[in-house]
Amino acid sequence: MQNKDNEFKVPEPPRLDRVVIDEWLSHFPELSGLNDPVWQKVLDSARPVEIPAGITVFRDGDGCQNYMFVIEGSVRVQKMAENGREIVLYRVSAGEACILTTSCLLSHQRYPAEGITEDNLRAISIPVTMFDEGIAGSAGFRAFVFSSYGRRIADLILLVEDVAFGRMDIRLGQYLLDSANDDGDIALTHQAMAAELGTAREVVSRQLKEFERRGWVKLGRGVISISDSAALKDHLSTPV
Amino acid sequence: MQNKDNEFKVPEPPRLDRVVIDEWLSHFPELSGLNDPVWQKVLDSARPVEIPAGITVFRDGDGCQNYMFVIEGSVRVQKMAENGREIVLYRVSAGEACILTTSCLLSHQRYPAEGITEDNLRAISIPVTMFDEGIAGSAGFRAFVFSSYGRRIADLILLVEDVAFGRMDIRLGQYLLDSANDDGDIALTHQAMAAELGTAREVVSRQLKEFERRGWVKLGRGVISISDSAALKDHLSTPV
DNA sequence: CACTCTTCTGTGACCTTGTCACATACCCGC
DNA sequence: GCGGGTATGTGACAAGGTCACAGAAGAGTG
Repeated sequence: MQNKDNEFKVPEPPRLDRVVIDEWLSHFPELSGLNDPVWQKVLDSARPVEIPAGITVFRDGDGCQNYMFVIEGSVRVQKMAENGREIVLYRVSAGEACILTTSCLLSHQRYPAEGITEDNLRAISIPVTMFDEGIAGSAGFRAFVFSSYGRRIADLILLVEDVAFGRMDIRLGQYLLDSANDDGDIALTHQAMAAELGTAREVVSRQLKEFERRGWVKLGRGVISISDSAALKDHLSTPV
Repeated sequence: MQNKDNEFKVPEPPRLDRVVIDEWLSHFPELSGLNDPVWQKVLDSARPVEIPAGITVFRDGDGCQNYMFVIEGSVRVQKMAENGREIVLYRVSAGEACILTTSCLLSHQRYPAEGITEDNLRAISIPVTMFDEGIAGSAGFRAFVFSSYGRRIADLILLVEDVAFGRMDIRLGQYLLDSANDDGDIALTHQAMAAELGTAREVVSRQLKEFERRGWVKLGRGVISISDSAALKDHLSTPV
């Protein structure tokens, strides 16, 4: 549409999206401090996305779509074996970006794992072309992206170490302590914990029973409550 | 030095380094095709490096130095457990870059693993600042770096899957087939193979003995020769 | 409440893998 | 051909994974 009445370009009012995105990003200092022009342009191309819990956002073997930046909620990234066993590789939580998507996109590979939303997810989606522009033009964004990569790779290496050399009782004990709420409860089935750790359900059941015999936890259907977290924690460093 | 006899700037002759680097890079189409000015500037800051075999180029817990691009030879990246067991995470081979270094550098983390040269290594080293400039200014270099990341992450995820769910006989058989030379020989000790696969030496010895009983391999001191690669390969898909 | 259906948990038997201890066997240099 | 270091073989046992199946705990229904 042409404008013959006025030589001056009236700046477009910001679209609703941009307002929402600025509001969402404001909670994350690492990126909200950025104000270089390229980063602003990237944000102008961004779109807010909301996805309910339990949705598979990408599948093993899929091609890739957009760069996603998680504002609230999380995506569980896991690998499934043919025999049904699973292992959780990592989670993309608030303030983080899905680097798997990026790396697939840019290396023309297929996803080597699958991602599932755990809570209702609020995220910001950036088209590939703008991701590329952002990397090229915004030092702050570049730093953020590479630091995301660094942490993920370090996480994956730790996971390899854990799976290859770690004892199951230690890994399970650690997981219980990490994921207990303030009351010391964990509302998960044995099956779900087995999938976290990449082992079989029976192994978790047996191990938990042993923890119960030692008086460290109490077992209920779908819930475990830690009754002696000190003793459990102690076991991690001095396994018997 | 000033030049008052001639208004025209005589282009400086390329330094020896640059000639060497161009020659080395010429073997790698993915990068040698690049001729944008930023990439040329990056190359001007590059330095050739040669490191003999068996040198630890970075240690678990170290801080980081330079971006390295491998021209010839390879770096074995591995993780060691306290009890002495090891596992090879991946190798950085000719035409690849050490992304661990990059990611450590840019995310201010320490190396989560160690790297050891396997053959005499010829590499190109780029200072961090120029790496950053290259990423910003050269689309080709950017594509190369992200595609390196993508492949590494995919490799690591496959490794997690293998270690968590894979059977030892399959993994060992696969390794033998992959690393045999044209005569079907593998010149490695059982200990070295155990370190590749992240298992114990005894497990490798037992498994190899079983392969020998089945007539698939012949065992010697420090060398295994595959005598029936078809049967071995067949076992990978139909384990009994 | 009684009954069914589904999901979750417990357990024994058995196999594979990892650990420990120690016995051989092989190669190299002298 | 004789040590000494390195590589391999093996038995016994512990830990973890697989299989089969038995109960137990909720959820829903009439």
